[in-house]
Amino acid sequence: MSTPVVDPATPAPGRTRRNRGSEVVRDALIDAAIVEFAANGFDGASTRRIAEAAGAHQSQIKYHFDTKNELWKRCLDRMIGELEAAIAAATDGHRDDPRALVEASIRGLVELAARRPELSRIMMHEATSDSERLAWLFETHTGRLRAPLDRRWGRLRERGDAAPIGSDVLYHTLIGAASLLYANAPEARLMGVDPADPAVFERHADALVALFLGPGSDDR
Amino acid sequence: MSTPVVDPATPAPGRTRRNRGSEVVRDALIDAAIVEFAANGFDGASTRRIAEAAGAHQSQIKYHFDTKNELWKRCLDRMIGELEAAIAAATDGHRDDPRALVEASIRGLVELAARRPELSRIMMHEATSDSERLAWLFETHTGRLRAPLDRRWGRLRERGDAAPIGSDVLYHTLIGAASLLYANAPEARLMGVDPADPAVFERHADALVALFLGPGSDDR
DNA sequence: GTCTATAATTAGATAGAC
DNA sequence: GTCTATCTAATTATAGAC
Repeated sequence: MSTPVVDPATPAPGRTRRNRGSEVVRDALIDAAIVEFAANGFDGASTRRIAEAAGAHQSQIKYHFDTKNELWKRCLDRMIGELEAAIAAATDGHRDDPRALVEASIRGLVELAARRPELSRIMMHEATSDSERLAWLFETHTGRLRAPLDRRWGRLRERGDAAPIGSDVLYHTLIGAASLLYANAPEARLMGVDPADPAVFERHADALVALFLGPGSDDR
Repeated sequence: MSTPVVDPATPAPGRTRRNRGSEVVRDALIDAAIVEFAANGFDGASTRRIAEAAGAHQSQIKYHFDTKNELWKRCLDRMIGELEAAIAAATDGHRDDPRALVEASIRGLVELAARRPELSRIMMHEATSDSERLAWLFETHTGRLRAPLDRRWGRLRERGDAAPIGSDVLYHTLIGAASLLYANAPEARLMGVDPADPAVFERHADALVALFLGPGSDDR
């Protein structure tokens, strides 16, 4: 065997960290960026702080994502994936019952809003003004996400089994009612409510189901 | 009379604008700042752009408000005043009927959210992370605003005349359902909904009243 | 793949002429 | 009260050593 010229496990002189592998660094940068973008918005976010929180150097963002914009997109890809997984998990096994399907979708939505408040925060930051990022978000993710909710809600209203809300305003009314409590958790805490408390989450989810779907068939 | 040394109506050489008076400049700066803060958040907002939009110079912000922070506070003072006026106008004459009072409050809230989407946008920007500005907002305005809604909602629930929502989560659930459509109007437009359409506003307000208060006594 | 050094912008704040 | 010019600090992006 030839003598290894470089041992990748040994930091070179002047280096403080050894290589961690591309996937690990990418993941750490996305994790840190999600928190930073959610707290400060796209403009307020600093790539230096993101890199620092991820234990990396600012220049590594250029290497792994090219620009701040692309890093932001990868953050959204990950979180939207989590949202779709949460809804899919909640609706699993309810394919035949439209009301149960919508109820499960609502509970999945609230569950993710509580677990990943960063998604709502970033969406609220971005959707307040027209931008290239908002257009990308709609074309890549939000447009697609809205469709199944629309269909299910339409079927439910035909049966007279849903609140009198047109499906055009349903999206923002439901998302707003479901996610503002968690997106604005720092404000809620000032008001004496702890959105991280599981009991608060339970009562909130129950309230939303009652609000949008009325008392369940079981209770009638 | 002595000869006037300076004629204030004549721009000095090299000046492009004459004096407009303190109040006019302050108002113009606040108007421009509200739009800029709402679109870009506090950090993303540029005092240079604000001044330019107001037809003033960046340095005049220092003169009239001292800092960017103080300018931001004056923006919120103005908008919260508008919100209180809208609710007061809507609830006027309903002091004796608790249900009508809450219904009017909801309609006043939606009316201002539609007319002044900047308020919701700025609140959503700020309430996503702890900051000195959020603390100021709570101490100066939002804490005070929440109290009467809490009281009225409690009375209504005792009578069994309201949706099953605890008053702790009511605030964010109602505000979210009422304002996200307007705060995120650019996104709604991409989805084919125009929140500026009066018909949309009417149906949305009716839906919220039905959602939170159930069918009115008239309809029973 | 990692890191240092730095270029190019832009920000808010400020001093002082008028 | 207005405006120009400038200061200091922070930003993203980039070039090149290792």
